[in-house]
Amino acid sequence: MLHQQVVSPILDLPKQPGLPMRLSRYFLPILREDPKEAEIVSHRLMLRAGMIRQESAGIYAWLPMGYRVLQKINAIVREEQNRAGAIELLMPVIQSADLWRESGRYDDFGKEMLRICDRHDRDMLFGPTNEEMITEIFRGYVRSYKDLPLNLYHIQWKFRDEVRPRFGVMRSREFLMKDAYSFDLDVAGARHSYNRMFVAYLRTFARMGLKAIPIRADTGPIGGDLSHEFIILASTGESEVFCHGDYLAMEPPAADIDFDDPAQMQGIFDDWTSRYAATEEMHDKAAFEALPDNAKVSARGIEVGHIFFFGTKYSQAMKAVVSGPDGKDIPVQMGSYGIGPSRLAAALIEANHDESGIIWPDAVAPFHVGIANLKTGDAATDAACESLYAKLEKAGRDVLYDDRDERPGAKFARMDLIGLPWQVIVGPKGLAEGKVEVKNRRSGERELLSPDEALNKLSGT
RNA sequence: CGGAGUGUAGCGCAGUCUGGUAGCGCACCUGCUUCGGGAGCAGGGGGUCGGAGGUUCGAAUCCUCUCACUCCGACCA
Repeated sequence: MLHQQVVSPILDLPKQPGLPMRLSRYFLPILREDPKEAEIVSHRLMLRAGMIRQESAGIYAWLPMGYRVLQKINAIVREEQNRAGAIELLMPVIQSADLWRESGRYDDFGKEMLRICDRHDRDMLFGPTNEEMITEIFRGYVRSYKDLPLNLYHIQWKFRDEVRPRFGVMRSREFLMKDAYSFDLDVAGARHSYNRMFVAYLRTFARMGLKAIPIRADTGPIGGDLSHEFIILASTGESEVFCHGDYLAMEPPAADIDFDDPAQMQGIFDDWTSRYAATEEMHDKAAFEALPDNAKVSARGIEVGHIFFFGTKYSQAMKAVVSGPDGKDIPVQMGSYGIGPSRLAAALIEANHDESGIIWPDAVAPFHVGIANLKTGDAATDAACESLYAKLEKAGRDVLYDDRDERPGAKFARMDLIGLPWQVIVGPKGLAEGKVEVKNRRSGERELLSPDEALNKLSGT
């Protein structure tokens, strides 16, 4: 029996040694017809491509294909958080009501908070966010200004009892969130922490192939003074966005920037916030109209990240203080920074699809390459596929091998639907001439190459 | 939370008005023929019709209650 390593979305996706990912032995329950309840394209495609299954209103199981995407997203989020100096931990899903009474949010949150009672009649809740808990952890250990700055994050399931969940995992009740929390001695330090996360977010979304536009936002129930939403443009987005066209051409900050350099971070922040960008609620028609005509972009957008600086809102209420250089207690300056990986999975599809299905950007694709064996059982095609599979895996590519005994048409349609970036089509006709066909899912371009050439092209150098 | 709907096989649906013992397409299983863009023929398996009560000789169908889900609006990572 093959023991697959159990991996939670909170952990890295390790390279799993084991049997090849043969479709005949995999679990990829695709749907041929559109499920009637799915209104938007990402929801439809996630159901059809066997990524998710609805278990209750706004609650989904992540099937293997969807789970892989989620893990790829998490890996990028995690890398960029770490790069920016944030430190990963893991807080529980279930929280005590007392913690929320301290901050005063137990009542504020209202019906959106799922409340439960344990056997001892203690009030508990399913965490919608973790400001209270992280503040409680912080104050339990940190006493001195010398231990600042500090930025802690986790990737954990959250629950918000939405009045009307919809659009699949785009607006679900249970959702995965990366939430980071920064602690600083003073406002200037906190501002730097905010900028670091701002820059990390620019890089995170860019790495997934998304154009994310930072938009100054309302602070809402989290509270505070400064806040930005990161919105990606997609025709099926929920909200209307107005912005300067420059944003579509801007390059994300490079990997080798110095996150510890306040001036550099502030410079990037200034650059990315100097142009007009607003959602419907904050839209300033006059300012937008003043832009040159060719710079006016109005489009639909999906919020995939939201960052807040809220000062001492929680540290004061919950007495998270450190001793300053003068020995006096100072409430710490805090910020929080959220990204929704589960929503991102859907947003990525909204931004990357066509009539045939999903078109995964390489960085988040569940598999990089799909090998379609057009004639299983034929010694030559079987051998060519096995060989390609082994070599691509060795080259570090994630490969899905379609070894099912089906007609070519069905295989093509399924490959297009699940949207792997590259398809290698191996059939007797091509092999007779020593060729396989390499197809790029996005461009539709096909090339006849020898297996070695195909291997070279797809090895990712 | 207001409004509108829908629950019949894994998925998509018909049957409900007008009660008579459940059907179609896809999927699945078997066989043969096929095989480079979702094959054809033949055969086969699978449903206590969301649940509970009631009316009736008889209920998927009529009545009452209930549960779940979806859509539109207000609200939101």
